[in-house]
Amino acid sequence: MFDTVKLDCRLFVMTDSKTSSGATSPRRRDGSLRKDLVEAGISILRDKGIEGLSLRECAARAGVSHAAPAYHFKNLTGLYTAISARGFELFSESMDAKRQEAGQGPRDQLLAICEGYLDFAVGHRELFLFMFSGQDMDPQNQDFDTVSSRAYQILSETCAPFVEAGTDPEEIELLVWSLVHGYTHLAMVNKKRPKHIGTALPLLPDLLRHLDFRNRT
Amino acid sequence: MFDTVKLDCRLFVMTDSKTSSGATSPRRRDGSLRKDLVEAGISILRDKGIEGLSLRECAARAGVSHAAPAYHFKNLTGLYTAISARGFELFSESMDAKRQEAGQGPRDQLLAICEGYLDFAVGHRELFLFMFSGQDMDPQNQDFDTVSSRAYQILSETCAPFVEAGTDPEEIELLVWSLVHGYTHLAMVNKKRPKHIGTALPLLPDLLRHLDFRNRT
DNA sequence: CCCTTATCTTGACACTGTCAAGTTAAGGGG
DNA sequence: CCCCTTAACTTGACAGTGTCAAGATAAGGG
Repeated sequence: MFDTVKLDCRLFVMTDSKTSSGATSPRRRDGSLRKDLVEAGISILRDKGIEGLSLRECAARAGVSHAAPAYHFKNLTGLYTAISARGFELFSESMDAKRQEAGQGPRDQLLAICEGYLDFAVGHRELFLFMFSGQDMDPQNQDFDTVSSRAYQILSETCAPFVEAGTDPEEIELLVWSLVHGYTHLAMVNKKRPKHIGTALPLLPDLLRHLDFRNRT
Repeated sequence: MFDTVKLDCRLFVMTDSKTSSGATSPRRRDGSLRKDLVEAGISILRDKGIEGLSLRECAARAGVSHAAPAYHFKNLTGLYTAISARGFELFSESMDAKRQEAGQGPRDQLLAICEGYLDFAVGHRELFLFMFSGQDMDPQNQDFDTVSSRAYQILSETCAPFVEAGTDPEEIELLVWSLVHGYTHLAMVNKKRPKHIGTALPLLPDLLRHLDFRNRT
């Protein structure tokens, strides 16, 4: 019943839109609509999940016509890539924030980025699942490569102290990444098992304690 | 251009359908259409990915009218749940097969189910991603609970020898599951990095060697 | 022979992505 | 001042989608 009112949405957005520039109805020649559309997409993910995410719904929330997003993103894949890229920015920020709060010991730093990893997923469940859904991304979008590399760089830096000299750092990186990603992803997928999650993430540090970084052949 | 021929698909299916019962055009009173629709869905996942999976496409491949699937699955969630359930059957079979080929030592058995885990994902990439996409499943479908519990049971049995007496087995289970799931999922998501995959899965055993199952407080 | 019931089919509606064509306004050149 | 180009959209159309209501069709029982 509420859905039939959706078309009026555009009127509301003009007045209560989060963009501070007042009336956003005229055409903008900064790229601000693009950013608004991405932000709209992220809020749709939060509200209605991946199923509800569409070019037209983003357009409606941003207060523009249904085909406006296609101008900025070309097609659905373009929108997905932009949303994912924004997600990786927030993802890196979450890990960075935890890392800077933590102590300087390598173990503290490692635990910190893992907590940042999990925190981001808990705070943006649908976005996290979307980022790691295996969706095809727009290979043209270089921004996406930049921000996802940034996330990997944080992991790589933090793992470096645990890499024995002369060995491939990727093994330790993949070890840590697999463990924290698997734990986080399973927690996000299994909504039914919130036992481990929300209650101050009790098990993740316990799991990390089982990792032996030595290179025993 | 080929898409416009799609409607004729029904005629072909009647003759070359994989069901052995010859002409499948009359109504069936065994539940065989349901199974055919699930199988069609799995083949769609393989051919066109999650994007291409739809009730109507399943119907077309099974040679029935567009609304036939709704009778068996109620709605899209019902179809998704049935497909996922079938996926978990194949998943368990893959782990079981590897487990029985392997040696009887706990370490061999553990490595075997991990290989089965990865093998299934590699062989059914889109289905694997779909099963762990966090999609809402039909809570009415008890079959889904049964088959997904079976998969967890295999993991649990294989981890049991590594659980120290008096400790919660779930910690070891989650440790192993997180590592193998994270490794596998990341490999499936990052199509760009097939370096670790396809070439006889070199790194997974290496990662498992870094696990220390002792309960060191 | 008729009635019930399971198993679909047909038709409709609102929603979706995508494309083609039109519109609007800002900024530059004359 | 006018006009032209161009960026940033809007409008309209089409095929595909999920879902629902209503109809059809046969097997099996009475």
